[in-house]
Amino acid sequence: MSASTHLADSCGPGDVYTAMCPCRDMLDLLANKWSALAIGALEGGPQRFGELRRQLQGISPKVLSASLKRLEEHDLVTRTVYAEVPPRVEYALTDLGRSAAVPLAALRDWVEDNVTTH
Amino acid sequence: MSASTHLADSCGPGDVYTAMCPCRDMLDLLANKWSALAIGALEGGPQRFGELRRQLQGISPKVLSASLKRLEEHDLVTRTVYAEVPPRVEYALTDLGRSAAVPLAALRDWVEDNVTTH
DNA sequence: GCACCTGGTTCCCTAGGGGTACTATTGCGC
DNA sequence: GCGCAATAGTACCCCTAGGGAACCAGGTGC
Repeated sequence: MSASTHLADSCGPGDVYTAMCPCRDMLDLLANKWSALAIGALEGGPQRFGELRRQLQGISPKVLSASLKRLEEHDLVTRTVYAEVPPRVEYALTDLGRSAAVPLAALRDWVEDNVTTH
Repeated sequence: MSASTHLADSCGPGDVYTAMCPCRDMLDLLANKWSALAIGALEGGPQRFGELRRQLQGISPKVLSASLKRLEEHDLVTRTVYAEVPPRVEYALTDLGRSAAVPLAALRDWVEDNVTTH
């Protein structure tokens, strides 16, 4: 069924196992350490760049910037710049992002529950 | 594991947001395109190397081999070699792997549900 | 003038991803 | 006996993504 699928109309019902299905890109984006953590950090409300950087311990500003840019391009987060004196930029989840946050939270929870060394 | 046991104390009950928590490694492993697909492919039962390679469209043998090795090291899959004439190697989920497959399936399903509409 | 805050960007280096070609083994058709 | 096909990788290469440190703009308080 999948092998005979026409590729023109984006693999029909969406199949992450099909190489050129656009949902493969989305999986690649979400199935990523920093994306999963960033989206989780934004679940509690909008956050500034520096706040995210402190929360996502160990991330470098370059990688955080790139991750947020990619999330923004896929309409999972919004970026709002406030023209204030110390520059202020807030990142927030979109509706799509809030929806994606659910399975990602389940994944983070599973990890935390199954690695506790006690 | 034993060497990192004392680290668990520094992040208490397991916190993926803490950089040196061992669960960060597990998140890095699971929050990965190929891991998520491979574990999903194994949910239906043991699979041979070639079967996985065909299911995970677009993966190269090298990357599949490395991914499976990493999953095996983390006790998520087992690797069984049968001394047969055309070599046969079967990969299967462990109990831990089957447990991890649940949130990963939720993630894949979310992706397939939210990218179809174009 | 000077340090300081913020939200990045730039440079450099390395590790891993990714593709292709190649291997060992042995049964099978010829 | 000879070559070929099938399997499960590995060896070799390139190239990008990830990671660290330094740096920048530009306004503000001291």
